Amino acid sequence: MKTRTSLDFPRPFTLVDVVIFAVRADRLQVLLVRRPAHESDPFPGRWALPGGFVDVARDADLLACAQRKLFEKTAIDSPYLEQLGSWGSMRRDPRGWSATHVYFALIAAPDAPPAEGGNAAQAGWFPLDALPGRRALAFDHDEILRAAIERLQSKVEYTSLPAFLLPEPFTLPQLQRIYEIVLGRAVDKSGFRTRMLAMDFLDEAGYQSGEAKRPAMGYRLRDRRVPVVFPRTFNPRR
Amino acid sequence: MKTRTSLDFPRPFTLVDVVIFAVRADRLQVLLVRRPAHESDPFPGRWALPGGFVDVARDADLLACAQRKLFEKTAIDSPYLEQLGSWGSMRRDPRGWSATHVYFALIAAPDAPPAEGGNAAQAGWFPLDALPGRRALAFDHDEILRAAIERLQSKVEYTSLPAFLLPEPFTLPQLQRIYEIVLGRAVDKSGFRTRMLAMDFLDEAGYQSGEAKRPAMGYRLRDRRVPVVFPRTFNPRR
DNA sequence: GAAATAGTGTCTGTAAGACATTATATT
DNA sequence: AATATAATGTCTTACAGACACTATTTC
Repeated sequence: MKTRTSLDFPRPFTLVDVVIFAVRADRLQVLLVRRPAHESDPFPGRWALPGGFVDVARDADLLACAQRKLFEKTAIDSPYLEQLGSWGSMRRDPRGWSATHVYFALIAAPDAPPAEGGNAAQAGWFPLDALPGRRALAFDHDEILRAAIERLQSKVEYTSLPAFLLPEPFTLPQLQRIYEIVLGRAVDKSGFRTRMLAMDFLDEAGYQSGEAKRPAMGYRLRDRRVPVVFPRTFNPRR
Repeated sequence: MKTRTSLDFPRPFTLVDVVIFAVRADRLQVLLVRRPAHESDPFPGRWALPGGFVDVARDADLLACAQRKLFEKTAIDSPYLEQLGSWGSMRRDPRGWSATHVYFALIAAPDAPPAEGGNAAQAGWFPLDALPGRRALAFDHDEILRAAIERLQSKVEYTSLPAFLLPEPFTLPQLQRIYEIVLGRAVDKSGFRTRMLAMDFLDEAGYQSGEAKRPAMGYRLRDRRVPVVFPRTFNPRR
């Protein structure tokens, strides 16, 4: 390959998609949007991850683009957002070579359904155990969603990620419940508490009444930008 | 944002860059290439990560593109390759909005310097503790390289990644040495051996003579595609 | 005071870290 | 036989998991 002196060669499409997780009704759920129904669009009427083309005029960088798309769908402006990866090939989009940069968002569960106001597209929350069937999502979004779930579940084993799925302040019993939901198994209370408090990433925020009989201590994250990494995974039992 | 019916809008450049690590002369090193010297090119003469534009005609997908660029520089065709992340913004390249998909390669140390035959660009191995100074690399490659080093060092704490830095078959003392080089600290032999063998990802490949006084058992990776994840990090001491 | 949930204490098994010891090759 | 390195064994300590127990609230 010699140096390309000219920039006049075909460019792939550049997109950003966002996998948005929340725990609602005691289940881990993901936000999907419906593709427009026009037959001229690819995958008309199919469910897809929220996202779309990078707008070179509006988006300063990929993260800003992801934040914009997330805000358009959820009206949430400061979620936990991390890069999941990118998917690009000549075949994933019938319109041509395209590459999407995928982000991964954890938000505190909104009680209301997603705001369908601003954006015309229909949106909905789907529990992970009740997703639209196999190969049901548009593009390669099935594969991307699988990767996102895998990443989330594996990181939950050894990080404080689930804390981002709760509104602050939250109690340790609440946080433990989130861990159990995402991990899909019970977690020992004593060990859980010791572990969380030993990592020293929570600030006390006063007792929280009302939730249960006895009030529990509320906590806030000391640093909402980054999760804490534990030195061991949960239940190394194999 | 309404649905874009036309595809006639500006597209960012799409690139793939590869961070290639090897252990040479008992040090972790990274492969860099020199940018062309023409003043018309961005960052002329500066060191950069190997990579470049996706070729929509030749590259079926991002991984294939990364493999092609890696092969062009090292003539190695089956390294360990994983996605590191992507960097995209309107400002990282003076030629316009661009996004690069960055891969992360671990290869067994070539004794010879990188093949400069096929490709005209000058290439060189740089020990991580003797990199060209701060903000010396082209584009945002300083930042990308930092992220790659961070990822490597953190994964080494709890995965079998360093095994990809050795040619097969390798012995446990050799593997331990690689861990120590990448981690930058000593590792206890007994614990190391127990841990590696307990994870059951190595196949015996006969005793290896010549390396030292007493021959050591040689091993091959049972699965060269994926590293093994340990249930704990090394030295949880804090 | 009964019930429910928050929070703590105790015991045990496992495994890592430190370091001593044994084993097997080369010279 | 001396030496160097491979491989294993022993001891201690830390900590997760299991589970019992105590504490504090509401009704």
